[in-house]
Formats: sequence, structure tokens, C-alpha cells
Amino acid sequence: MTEQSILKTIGKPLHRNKSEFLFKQGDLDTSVYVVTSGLLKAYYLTIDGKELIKSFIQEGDIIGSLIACSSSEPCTFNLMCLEESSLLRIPFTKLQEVAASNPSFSSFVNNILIDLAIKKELREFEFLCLSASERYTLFKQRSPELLDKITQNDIARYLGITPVALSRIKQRQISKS
Amino acid sequence: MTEQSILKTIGKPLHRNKSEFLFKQGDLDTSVYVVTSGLLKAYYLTIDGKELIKSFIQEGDIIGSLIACSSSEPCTFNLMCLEESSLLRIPFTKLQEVAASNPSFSSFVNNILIDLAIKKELREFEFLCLSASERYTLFKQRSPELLDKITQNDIARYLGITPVALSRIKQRQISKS
DNA sequence: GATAAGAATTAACTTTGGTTAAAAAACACA
DNA sequence: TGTGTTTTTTAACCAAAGTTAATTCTTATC
Repeated sequence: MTEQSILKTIGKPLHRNKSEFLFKQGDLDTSVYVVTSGLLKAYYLTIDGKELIKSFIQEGDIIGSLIACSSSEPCTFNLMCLEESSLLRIPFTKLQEVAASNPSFSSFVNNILIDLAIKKELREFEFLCLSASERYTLFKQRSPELLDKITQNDIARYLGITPVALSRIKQRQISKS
Repeated sequence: MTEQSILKTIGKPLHRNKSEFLFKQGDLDTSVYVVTSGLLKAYYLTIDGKELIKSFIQEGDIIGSLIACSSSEPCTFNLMCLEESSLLRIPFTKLQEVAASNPSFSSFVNNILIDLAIKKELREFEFLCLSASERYTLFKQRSPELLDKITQNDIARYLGITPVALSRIKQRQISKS
């Protein structure tokens, strides 16, 4: 049995329309979601109502609140569909159960965690070492498929700047090339 | 046998003086290091010679280049001692070997990875949602023990700003309180 | 204690990004 | 096609942070 087929066996199929949520900040959701199709965004809402985007989640990606899963605390971010999406919901405990009795599945979970940690390290690198303009260039290179699916507002909020600032950056980049 | 004693069994003890390196950017080091005592910094060096600090590593912490370990690519950062330090060096493959045959050690490794991913997520949150001044306040709250061990220059490079900017932030915080 | 080296502060100036508001452009859909 | 909504751009002004350089403070060492 492949890992993917195990996921299908233990996961419950879910469907959400555009703008619908899987969970919101403060919810207690200890599930992990595998995206079968569609597009989602994970984002923080600050006290003063500002939205900052953690990540975009596409087909094949896996998402969930690590903090909620590992210590049953409330989710610290929102998970919302940018497009109609199909997912599999898998309780984190179920994932641990299967991993405990199946070594190859355990190392599969391990690799997912390593990939996640690497992704977050890369993002740390980008915030530490790159300017907003450089981060935007990198985003265009790495995720060209997202450019026409996501609003510029959302790209800005993913890069950690305001939409106005991103618009200016684009102008600067055009005039300098 | 506890996980800690397994680590001691499979790890080679190492000792480094202040300013010495465990590895440098570009090295191919697929080991993981457990810090027995001392203090280290993991940092990036940009092409134009700027230093940006990923993390400070203290007693009990585990550090290594995830990218190097998981795909045998060169390390993307430097690991240097800020104080004389004792460590255990453990080849990543060895860690995987033991995990493959020992379920409880496997879930131990799993938890380390989850903790790492959570730490990096927190840092992402801070860069996305907080100002430099707020990040500095949080750093003081969370790591008061580091304040007198680390230069302000290094704190600034950890917060993603210049030492000059941090000095200004301190002034502003004093005059506003 | 004197001297040198490194760390932190301060100042002046520049660049980048935030804020607010208005205008233009793109999009949705009745 | 027309109307309303959302997105993007532009402008003006302000705040935060980078850069460079000079100065002061600290620390280490002889």
C-alpha cells in the first residue's frame, strides 16, 4: 500500500467553495489537510485588522496548524479557499497511530516534516537576507503559475508589504530594466 | 534506553573554542549537532559581505543543515561558536538508521522536527506581522539570558536590521516609557 | 594605568515602505 | 451594455531603516 493510498483510506473527503474556511484563528482544529484540487491561503489577522499571508496551498500540498496538532492549542492562523477546493481531512492523531505501526509511513511523515521545515527556513532566509523587491522577483520565478490566480494584494501580503508598496516596486523594476 | 543516551552512544564528542566553526557555508556536512554546553550562532553571509543571523544555539539544542542532511547539498549557512562549546556530532544517516529500527526513537526525531518547524513558523510570524521594535521587545522577553552574552550587533543581525537601527530603536523605547 | 581594538551611539542624508485618499482599470453579473 | 464592486495605480506626506562617518564607551591586554 502506498503512502498516498493510506492517506485516502484514513482521510475524509471534503469540499469547499471559494471564500469558505477550513478553520479560523482561535479554532481548535487538530487535523491535517491534503489538497486534492484547488487553491487556498493561510493567513494571520492582526488585532488592527491587517491580513498577512503565511502561504498559498496548492494541489498536492499538505497543511494544518502545527501548534494545534502538536499541543492542542488554538490555531494561530486562518485557512481559506481562494478557489473551489477538494481536500482530505486527516486527524493528526490518526497520522501518528499509523506511523507508530508502519515504519515506512513513519519515514514518509518524517519527510513531510523535513520539507516543511526547509520551506520555512527558506522563507526565513528571504526575510532576513532579501529586500522586498528581491523577494518579489523570486516569487515570480518560483511560482509563475500563481501570478494569474492570485490578486496583487495577496502577493503583497505574502511578501510582507502593502499593496501600494508592491505597485511601486513593480514600477521601479520596469523603469530599471 | 532513553533517547538522550542513544544520542550519547551514537554521537562523537567534539569541542570548539570561541570563534571556531563547526561548518561553513558551502561545506558538505550532513551531521546533526547536539549542544552539550556553550553558545553558537548560525548565520548567512551575503555576497556583499553582510552577516544575517538565523539563530542562536544553546545547551540542549540540536542544529544541523536540513538541506545538507536531506539532500546532500552544500550548507547554506555558517555555524560558529560564540563561546567555548562542547557538542555531539551525529551523522544524519545514523539518526535515520536508528529511527528505522526503533519506533520510539523515530517519534523522538519526529518531535524534534515538529519543534523545529514550529520555531521557524514563529519566526515567519514575527517577520510578517511585527515591526523591528516589536521583534526586539519579544526577543528581550523570550531570551533574557542571551542579552548579556551576545553583542548588540549580533542581536540586530538576528532581528534583520542593522546595529545602527537597533541603537535607534532602543533610544525610542526608552524615551517613550 | 596606557593603549589598542571592538562595540555602541549619534548625526546627516538617502532610500524604502506605510498611510491616506483619489483616480483609473479590470471584473462580475444582471 | 451598463452598473457596481474590487483591484491596481498614482500622488503627497510621513515614519522607519540603510549608509557612512565621526565620536564615545567598553573591554582586553600588556
